[in-house]
Amino acid sequence: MADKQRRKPGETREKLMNAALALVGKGRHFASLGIREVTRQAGVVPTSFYRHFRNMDDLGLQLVDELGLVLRKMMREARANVLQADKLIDESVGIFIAHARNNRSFFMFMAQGLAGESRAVQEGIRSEMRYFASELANDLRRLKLADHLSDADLDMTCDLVVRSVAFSLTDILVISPEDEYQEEQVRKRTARFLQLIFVGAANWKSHPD
Amino acid sequence: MADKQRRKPGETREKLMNAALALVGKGRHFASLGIREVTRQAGVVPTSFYRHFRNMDDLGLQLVDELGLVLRKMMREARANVLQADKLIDESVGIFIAHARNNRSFFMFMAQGLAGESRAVQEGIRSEMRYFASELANDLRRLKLADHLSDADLDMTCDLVVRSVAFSLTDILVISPEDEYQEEQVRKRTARFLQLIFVGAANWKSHPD
DNA sequence: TGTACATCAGTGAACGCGCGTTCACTGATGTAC
DNA sequence: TGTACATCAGTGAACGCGCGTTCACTGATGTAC
Repeated sequence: MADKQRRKPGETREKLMNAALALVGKGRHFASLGIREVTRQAGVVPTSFYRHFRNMDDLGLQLVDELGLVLRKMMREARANVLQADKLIDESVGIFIAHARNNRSFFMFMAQGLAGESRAVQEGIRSEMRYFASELANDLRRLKLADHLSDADLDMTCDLVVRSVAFSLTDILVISPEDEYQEEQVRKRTARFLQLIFVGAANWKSHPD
Repeated sequence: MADKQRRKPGETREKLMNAALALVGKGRHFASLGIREVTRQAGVVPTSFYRHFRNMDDLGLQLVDELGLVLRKMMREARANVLQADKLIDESVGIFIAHARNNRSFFMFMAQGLAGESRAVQEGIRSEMRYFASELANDLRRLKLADHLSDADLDMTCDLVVRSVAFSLTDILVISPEDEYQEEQVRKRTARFLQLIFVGAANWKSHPD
């Protein structure tokens, strides 16, 4: 009955990270969260915080690591589901939107972190995006979808794709999670952005000068 | 000598807004700023704050309005300087980067606000971006550069352009203001993004189905 | 297998400090007649 | 033009509260022999 002692290793740590995410999900900005606020939300005594994190920035950094796992899971799912090249864009965008809905707080944290207070978190998220873009480039190469592009141009294209999708986050996250019509609008618009980019890539002449 | 009374109308208000911007420029996130902190930075007594703003959100909203002025000034300059269509992209990106450097704090505030805590600030910035995109569309129409595109497709293209440029903010703002080499890299990359988008637009078939 | 001890992850009390906000004030500026 | 008064934008003192952080503690778990 008395929950004084530890249950399993890492349980409180997880509770604290989830508490921070929950507050972000409620519309708070990560940079404005306090230690006492997070521990309160986690149902844990303030001093517990220091058993797991040095400060809020530290917690943020560890959230970035977990964000990486979410993104990789998403990428795996996309690879498993996108079988035909002609459905590639619509399917991928659909999977992205679905993940953004199911991990709303995580993606909010990501959107916030890109222009956040902690340089380290900022760098961490940018690095996740770079990784994502390079994996996308590998996939396109493997599927022989971009043979006429130089490596640098393919990388640039994928970078732009990832950025455009990431920017769509700010669209998704302002609409209410239940508003399926608006969500569909964002899905369509994002897909058209990517189509436009790929039309550009298809007609791009590498090393034109 | 005793600076007890008002100098000119709005002077303290301006000081407070500049103080908030200065703190943002130093790397702080707007959402984490406090009233006492801002007034301290402004060299003003805390109670003065309430003479001009109801709270920090209110100050944020008024900053968005000023941001709008900065953006419009930038647009005017771009229109005056971009005389040949073939230089349009490079010139415009150059002007944007120059403004981002000269108004670093403002653009940082903008980048932060897109995923910020205040819904109203968020909406304000999104609305500035929409306005910018629609003005860009008008310009392209006027210059007869996109006659084969439907209005909706041109709007979409301009939307993507504005988003891509806005995302570049996160690139500029992480590099140090003196690092001209890195800045040049961002400039080049942003220009290539736009070229890719315009190649896409040039080969886009409106209403393909 | 049992025992002794170190480590770990939780606890509550306490600290000093900075926060947002209120209040009553003051003197300069603007306005009516 | 002068006078009386309202308004405006500044001031300093004061409030109660929540903050981050420290400390000494406790009992469960892991480890050595």
